[in-house]
Amino acid sequence: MAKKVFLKKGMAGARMQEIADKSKINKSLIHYYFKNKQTLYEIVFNEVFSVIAPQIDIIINDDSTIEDKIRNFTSNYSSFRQQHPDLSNFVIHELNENPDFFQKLKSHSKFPNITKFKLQVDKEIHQGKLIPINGEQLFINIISLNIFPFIAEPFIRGITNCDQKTYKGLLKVRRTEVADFIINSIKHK
Amino acid sequence: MAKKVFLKKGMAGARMQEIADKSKINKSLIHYYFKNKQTLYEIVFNEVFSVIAPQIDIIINDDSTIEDKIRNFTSNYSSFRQQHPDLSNFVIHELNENPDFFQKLKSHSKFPNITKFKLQVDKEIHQGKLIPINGEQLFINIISLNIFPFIAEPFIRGITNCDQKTYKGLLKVRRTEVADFIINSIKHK
DNA sequence: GTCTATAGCCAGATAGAC
DNA sequence: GTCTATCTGGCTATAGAC
Repeated sequence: MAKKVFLKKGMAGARMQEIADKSKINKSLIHYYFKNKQTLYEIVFNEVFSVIAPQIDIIINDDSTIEDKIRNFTSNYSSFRQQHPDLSNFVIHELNENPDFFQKLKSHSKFPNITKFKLQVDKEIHQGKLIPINGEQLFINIISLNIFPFIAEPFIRGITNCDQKTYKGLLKVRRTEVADFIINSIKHK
Repeated sequence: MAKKVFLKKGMAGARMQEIADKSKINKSLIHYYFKNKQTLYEIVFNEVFSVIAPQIDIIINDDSTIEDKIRNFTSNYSSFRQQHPDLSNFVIHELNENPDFFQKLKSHSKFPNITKFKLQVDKEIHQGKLIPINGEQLFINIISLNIFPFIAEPFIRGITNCDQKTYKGLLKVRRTEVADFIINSIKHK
């Protein structure tokens, strides 16, 4: 249950007492098993990253076309998000607090690598399937359009003056429309 | 200087002592002037929001075409971001911690309202300038593509394996390319 | 291994002299 | 208004009995 607490509150906001309570064990036992809060936190972070990494990998390392990768990622991320609502917020926020943290993850077995994706983009441009676009930029566009509406939900809901239910409706529509939006932009006219 | 500290550390991480030191006044004087941390925080939050709001307003309430609004917002936000690097991260993160906070801001004089933007989108669709698209969705796309690459910089840099300098280069290119990307998607073929 | 009690620290807030 | 000193509470971490 440490995971649950860290996801919700982050490193700074998480309380060892709350982790103990939710886990129904004594607080000092956590220290007995994990030495200290930092160690426990890093274990949780790694575990969380192991769940995120394969999601990014979908867009990178299967054999489908770029167009299908975009459609798959858009719909997959949306379902993934329903099952793990706090996950991306946690990773993005904690990495901002601790930017060098990614160094420790580089050795992670499932660490995503976008080289293959970039090569495929170049290839499909050469084949005339796509208009010229930089692979990294396309990658950034894809994750921006998919992730931001979730991690900035209160912000966007405030500005668009949406109640929770209406916003859920908007997000549902995006499950297909975001992919269309991207593909529309990178296909030849 | 309270603003500086809150922007960098957030409500949870900010220390009254640090605010006092940076402001070169005694810690107890802060309490004398502002009663407590929460009050000071809310003042800062309002002030920060007053700086953000006009940025969003550009995209909504001037007389230019949708296409120009997209180009203006993309280049404006990028410059704005250079001057206030912590601002959006702060607002988005703090609103996530405290989602009902936006209620208090609704009465804010500069609170953005996207009604006019939506009407204009509908009008330009009717005039055949744009393909059919929902105004809210377009708005979400615009801010996602512009804001996310900044607030998730450590995350994206990790995955794309970019050093800081290379990433700055990618962001610079986006100053024009993001607008092209969006417009390309919503124009008739 | 599991618990209770508490050390030790740090932060926000206040009392009270000047 | 401005300061020093201190209270109060909350948190991580550990000592030590069982």
